[in-house]
Amino acid sequence: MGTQTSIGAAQAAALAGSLRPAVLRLARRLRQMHDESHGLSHTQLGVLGALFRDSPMSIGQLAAWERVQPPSMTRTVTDLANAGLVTRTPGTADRRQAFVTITEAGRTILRADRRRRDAWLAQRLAAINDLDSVEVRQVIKVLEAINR
Amino acid sequence: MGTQTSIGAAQAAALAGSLRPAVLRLARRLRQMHDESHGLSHTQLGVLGALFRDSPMSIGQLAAWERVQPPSMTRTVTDLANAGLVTRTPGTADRRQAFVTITEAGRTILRADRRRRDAWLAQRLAAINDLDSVEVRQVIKVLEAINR
DNA sequence: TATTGTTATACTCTATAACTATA
DNA sequence: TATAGTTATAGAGTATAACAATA
Repeated sequence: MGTQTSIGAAQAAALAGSLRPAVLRLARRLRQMHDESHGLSHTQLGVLGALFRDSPMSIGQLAAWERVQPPSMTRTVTDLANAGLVTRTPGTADRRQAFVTITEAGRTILRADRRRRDAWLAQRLAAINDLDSVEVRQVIKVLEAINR
Repeated sequence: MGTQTSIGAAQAAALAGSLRPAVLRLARRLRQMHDESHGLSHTQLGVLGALFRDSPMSIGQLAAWERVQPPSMTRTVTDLANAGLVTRTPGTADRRQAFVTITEAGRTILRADRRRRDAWLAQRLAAINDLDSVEVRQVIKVLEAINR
């Protein structure tokens, strides 16, 4: 698997033109699969996801991660806190900072939402003929390499 | 390339859990690469892209493609028309319909935006060691199969 | 003074409801 | 009556500007 050289610049440009719309379209579908029942926006889910991986995080860290401005993150976190999905605690060393931690209720909701989106994608994967798991792993490997 | 059977449900579920975040993260990066200078929103670019592939399209067709409601598409098209990037012409057979066509100015702007985003992705692709073009084509093939 | 976060306010994008004009 | 699109209006979500608390 790919023991040769890297691909050339011209080839890369041509392939990018095909890869980009395929990724964007699939992402749009995945976004739309998000569970309406819990009433969480995409950004709120993104923040929960970040906190699931790494809690606590400050408002500023979360804003940088989601690429929104601090006032927007203040509001997002306030909404999540009102819903009981995160808690806000002032920093000890630097008391200007506000650290946000995901609650068990937040973890539960996030897991459910992920399960739902995974189910849709899994059903798609299983429905494709002439596709083996080695190929899918290959796809994941390439996408993760691009993301780095 | 995938001459065996389809993958099983359990395998598909496990793979989906890895594939989903990889796709969403890459899509976020690609979205943020969009050129701010022309002042077009993501939906406006999506409409231009659809019309680039297939002009003319009716308001209803465009709304279904972008998965927004017709009133939203009316406004998006109005903005694009005011910017001179599309033209709106009434249908001949059914005069209720409004058909939208991309202009040459629209094509020019879209090409520039795509070039910019492709350049970023192409640079990423070219930078990955031990990756050949066959593998990237494989990735595109799988993503397009999922999208269908 | 600089930084972290918040409050106040406005703008963009999208949605629903009601309407116009065709069919 | 039904359909394609529009207009009117409201609701998210985000941004900038000004401010408070802390460093």
